[in-house]
Amino acid sequence: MKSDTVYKRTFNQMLDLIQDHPVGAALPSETVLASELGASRTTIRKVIDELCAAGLLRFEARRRIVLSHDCGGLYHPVVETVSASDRLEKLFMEWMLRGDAKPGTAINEAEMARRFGISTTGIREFLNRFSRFGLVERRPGSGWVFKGFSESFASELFEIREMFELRSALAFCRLPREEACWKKLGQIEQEHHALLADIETRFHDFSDLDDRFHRLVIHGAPNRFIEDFYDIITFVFHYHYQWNKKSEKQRNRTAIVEHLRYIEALRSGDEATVDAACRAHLKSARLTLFQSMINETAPAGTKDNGA
Amino acid sequence: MKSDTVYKRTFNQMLDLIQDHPVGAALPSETVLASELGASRTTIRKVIDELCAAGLLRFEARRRIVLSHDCGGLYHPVVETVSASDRLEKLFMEWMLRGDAKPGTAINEAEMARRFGISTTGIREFLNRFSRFGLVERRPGSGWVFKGFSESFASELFEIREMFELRSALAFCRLPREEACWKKLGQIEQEHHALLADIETRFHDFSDLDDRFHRLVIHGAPNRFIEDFYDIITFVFHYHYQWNKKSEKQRNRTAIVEHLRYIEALRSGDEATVDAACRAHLKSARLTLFQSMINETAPAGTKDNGA
DNA sequence: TCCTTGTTTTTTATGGATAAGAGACATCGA
DNA sequence: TCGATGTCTCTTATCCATAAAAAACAAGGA
Repeated sequence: MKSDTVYKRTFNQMLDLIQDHPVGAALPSETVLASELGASRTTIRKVIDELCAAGLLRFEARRRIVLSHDCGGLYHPVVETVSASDRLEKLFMEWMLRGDAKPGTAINEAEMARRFGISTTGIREFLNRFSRFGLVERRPGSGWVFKGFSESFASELFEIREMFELRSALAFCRLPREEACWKKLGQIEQEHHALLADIETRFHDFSDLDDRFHRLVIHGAPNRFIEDFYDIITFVFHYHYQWNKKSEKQRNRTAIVEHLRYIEALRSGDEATVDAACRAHLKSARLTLFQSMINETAPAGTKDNGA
Repeated sequence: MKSDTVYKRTFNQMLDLIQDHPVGAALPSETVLASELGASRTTIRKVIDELCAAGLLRFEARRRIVLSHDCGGLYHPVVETVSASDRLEKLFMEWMLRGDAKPGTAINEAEMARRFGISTTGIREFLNRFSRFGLVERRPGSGWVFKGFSESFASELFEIREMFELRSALAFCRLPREEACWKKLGQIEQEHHALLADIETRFHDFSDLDDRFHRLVIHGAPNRFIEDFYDIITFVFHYHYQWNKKSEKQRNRTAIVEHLRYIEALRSGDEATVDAACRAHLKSARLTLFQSMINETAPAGTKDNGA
């Protein structure tokens, strides 16, 4: 049976929304709510019904009037708002990054299902989707092998990343200046300046900006395989640095500065400059990643020597 | 319920095997049979039981004696020997390459399940696995978009292929001559010569050789992402040229000659030569593919102009 | 004539069931 | 002792069921 995580998440969001409105005010129409909260009208209506029953809203003359802000214990626990597959992803990465699994370990679906408390169907789907990240591999015959978040993984990842990014950066700087992406680049550059000025408090915002910057560069000369590959990068960085917060602020500050040089290089239109700035940034990103792997996450056995 | 395709396939293979043995001779042990036919002993035993019941074999004193070659109508139909997922893959590719689906079409799981007569779970698994080929894409929200085997697909594919192969070829020619791969290269070279000599009759054997050659080159400096990507190439070529047999012999002959030059270049160790030979081969492969796309498969509407 | 809301239909997420197939263990004859 | 066969257990492929969500449709009021 499908779980009702969407409902619960939407319910919580709606509680937030109610508190943003003064008592007596009206909430937007169902359609608007649906698109704002990212759910279907069906779900929105269910939530509204529930909230009316709880006495927080009143439905009158096509308007949903806020009756009270008293949402004390109404919030649904956050765990219940994430879908089974997202939960599994998180559990799995946690398990992996904590180093519970040595590279080379065979895992089978049935066992995983037991370990993570998720149906085998769910496990199987997850492994299938996940295998593109190169961290697990289906073994001919049966079962899966766990490849580990190892140094060889990271270095193979970076080798590709460098090829792709260099290619994209050069292609980008050759684009005619009228192209929309130059304008977007300007905006992103502004965001970098803004973030840098405020780095002390807002350094967490960097990873999103980083992602948008690199994706913009890459998208200048679109290639679905390159863009798909960037999903892997995003994913890996997301989890790795979630487990590994050491010197995050400093790390991000450095990266911002490198990005700004990189952007400047792109503007210059000079390919040698672009090449140099891009390489410099990637080299430093790689180094940072490796250092954080060696110092923190990887207990003995998590490092391998390539295959 | 799991289908018994393994059993049926094994049964058919065993019939072949029986006919290879004179009446009165004994088949190998269960263990040996299992490993030779690529199935588990469980399956082998089931097949043997069945064949004994059919009077083709007799089990006496630990030996399986062939009693007769009379396997007339015993073969299971070939369709019943392929697993649901393989069947789906084939159906889907057929549907796609025949041009029944215009690029950009949204497909949903339920509809596909109906169209192909396979459970939605099966469809979903297929789409998940298949999405890495870049021909379908999960749409945020729900459903899938069919991207089409278009020119832009092929050209994006080749762009990556060229990057990867060039990198691998250069890495390969730098490998010390003692490495095992040089020996393997020699063997593969021989196979090329042999095939070329016999091209009139054996030209179908090229695609397998082609695959092994490129994978050998690539594997010289292993990178899981590159090797994974080569799966896509293999897959695409496999299906495309299955639908498109035009001038296959000529095409393969040309490729063999190019490979031989490429191999020679690798041996020379001179990077410029390698670079040139590799590029030449890829350029010609690309051209061939494009021509065959334009001339045969793609009806109007199958070509797009990139996204 | 549109936006809103009420209602119905379709699709998707997720767990469960089950026979097929794989693998592990036990036994036995040379 | 060791490979072969017999037996038992566990895993996987595959379909089905069902509630949740999404989408499509219908009707009503400014």
